Amino acid sequence: MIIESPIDLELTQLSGQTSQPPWAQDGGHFSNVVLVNDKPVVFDVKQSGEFLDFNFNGEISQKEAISQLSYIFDLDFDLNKFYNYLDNRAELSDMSKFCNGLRLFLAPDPFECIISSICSANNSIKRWTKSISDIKRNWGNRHENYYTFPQSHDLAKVYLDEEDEFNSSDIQDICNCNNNLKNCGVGYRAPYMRRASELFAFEIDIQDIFSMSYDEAFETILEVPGVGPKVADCILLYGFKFREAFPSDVWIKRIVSHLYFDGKDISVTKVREFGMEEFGDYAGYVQLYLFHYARKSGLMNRLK
DNA sequence: TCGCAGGTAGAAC
DNA sequence: GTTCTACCTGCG
Repeated sequence: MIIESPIDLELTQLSGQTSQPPWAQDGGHFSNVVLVNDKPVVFDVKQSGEFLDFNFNGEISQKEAISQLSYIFDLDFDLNKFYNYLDNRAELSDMSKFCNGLRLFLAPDPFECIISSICSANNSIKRWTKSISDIKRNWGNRHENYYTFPQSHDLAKVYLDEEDEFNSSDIQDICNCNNNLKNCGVGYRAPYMRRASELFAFEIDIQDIFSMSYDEAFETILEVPGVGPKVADCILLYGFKFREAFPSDVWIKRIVSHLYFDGKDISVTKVREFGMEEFGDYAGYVQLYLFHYARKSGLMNRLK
């Protein structure tokens, strides 16, 4: 079944967006389990021409499947209109040809996105994706060969490290303590991740964030341990589809300084304000495109 | 071997 | 209010 909306699936999957790790890849197929109305559905998607071709296995209708995939791959976003916008701006006119078909890879589970984004802070793509996969395998539910991400109340209960596990369980040898967050390679982020889980298990209703204004959502999510401005914007963009977010890290800062400020070093805070002001509802997409343009065009190497 | 990279928290200014 | 430093781990 084909959804007739242009996308480059591989580019979108492998672009390192912090919503979630890429889906399992087999040839040109990408697959994963997604909870739809709390029921597990296994999706298998592949590229077909410029469109997305999919199969699914689960108790939902075809219409619901299309709706879910359209959300995850942001297929309702008008790429051609966006390319027209890019092409009309001198600084951005190269972007569309380097990143053609790149779309947001949105998290079907905003809680997974929150934990993934906390894990991605001050980390490499390779390391945080491995950590998230470990967390899913340890505490998620298995469906076929895939694992769901644990719910907030489940992750709120896990041990932080070997010592925590040894002290709180009846394991006799600390060497056998490997059912803990630190063992997933998250390092010092373990307590942030567990406290964030507690927050969403017991204090904040995650669904409320969808109905907030961007500013209100930003302030709310900033209160979560391990979440600063960069991670907050990633969460709002990839987890809650606030396209006006402009996640600004050192790379975006370097790229924006180069393209818009004649190479003059601008603070990350200013870059974020500039991006939101300059790009409005396209801020999230411009950020995504800037990063991959810089990567692919070789600009990133020159800015190091 | 060891230095480096990368956001946040908390302390220091 | 802004700036500095420690934090953990994998990689080169």
